[in-house]
Amino acid sequence: MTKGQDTKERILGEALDLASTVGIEGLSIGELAKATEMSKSGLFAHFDSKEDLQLEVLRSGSAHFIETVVAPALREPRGEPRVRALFERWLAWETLRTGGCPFMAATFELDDRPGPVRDALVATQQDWVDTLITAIKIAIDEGHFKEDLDANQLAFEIYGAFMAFHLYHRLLRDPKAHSRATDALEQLLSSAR
Amino acid sequence: MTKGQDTKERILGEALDLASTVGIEGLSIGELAKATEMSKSGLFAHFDSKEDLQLEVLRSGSAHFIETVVAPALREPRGEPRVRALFERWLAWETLRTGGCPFMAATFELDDRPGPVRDALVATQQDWVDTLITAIKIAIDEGHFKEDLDANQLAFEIYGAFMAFHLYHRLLRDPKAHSRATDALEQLLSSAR
DNA sequence: GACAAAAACGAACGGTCGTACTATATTGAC
DNA sequence: GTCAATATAGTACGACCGTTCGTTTTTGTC
Repeated sequence: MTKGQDTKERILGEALDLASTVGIEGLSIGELAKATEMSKSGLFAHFDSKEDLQLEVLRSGSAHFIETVVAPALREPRGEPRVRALFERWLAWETLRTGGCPFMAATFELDDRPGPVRDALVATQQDWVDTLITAIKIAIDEGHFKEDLDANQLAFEIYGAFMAFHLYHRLLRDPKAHSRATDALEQLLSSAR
Repeated sequence: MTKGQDTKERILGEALDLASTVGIEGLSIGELAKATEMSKSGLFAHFDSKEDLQLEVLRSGSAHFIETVVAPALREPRGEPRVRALFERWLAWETLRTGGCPFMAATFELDDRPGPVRDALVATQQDWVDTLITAIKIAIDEGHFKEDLDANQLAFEIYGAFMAFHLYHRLLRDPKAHSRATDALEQLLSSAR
């Protein structure tokens, strides 16, 4: 790990945190330079363009997500426990960063702005949905969920529970947000059985 | 209705549309002036500041929401039909504007930025949640939903279904988004009965 | 049609944006 | 310790930001 790679990673870490509050579009080179205590030009030398920076932020954020949410959950037993673990770690991930899940922020920023950054985000989100679907299908195979369950539909509903959690927690500052989210999951799981 | 009020309303209409794609923070006076084919200064004369503009956008958006979603649904019969109508019109509202529901975009932009604009948004969203809760409680009174139903929890889950719809529709461009959302609602309603 | 009020415009301000270029520090291999 | 490579800083650029101000056009009333 050279010095350059090291600072670049430090930059991306800070960028991810910043992007979680001001968004990936609102993220500016100047502000990021202040946050990392670097000169604007010194920081910019690590990237080809702002778009490149955004793509790298998504990439590194995605790697971090897999590391802290997906990988540990995949170590849980196959079936319902794993689905539950995915959801719980997802919620924890949400409260990890200053401004919540950076992908949520990016989703609503980029949904109507075509380009490579949006494409990268779509790929990331689709991967995550696929991860959920796979875990659900395994739970069906294991006999934890009923045979005729629509895995895609359940993934949709689980995603909904998470997003409602984001709204209640981040915007409305509802202290019951977390329990509402877990209750919602339990409800979904019990009708999946 | 004087000329000034008239153009101001035109501006706000255009602003709401623009904000639905670039966000309420990303909304710039210059771009809005281009969209309305006015001069920057001529347009700005209608507002005290950008923050004032943002507040007015929220206010006018909220009025429009009540007009096209809430009011017609309240004309539906009390109970489950009204809950259903609220959700359906909410979905329709989402697909009405170029960039989807402007409040969703604003929610994820402002959730971590304190200030009057955030406060106004919170009030709007809370009002809407309360509207949902009230409709659900009426459905309980009417005997459509079970006596011990947690109305707040159901509102949370309905909100989740809507937000997942936004994600699948706007970002993932999933053609099944709408049917998944209505399926999710049906599931929720049937376990509420 | 005159005239005051209201509305829209044009130009300019200080700042910040993303980006280019050149120069100075800092690093790591010999 | 030397020296090239790497990494950071400095400065400047045109563009756009939100905002101000003075001027011009349009409006409605008498």
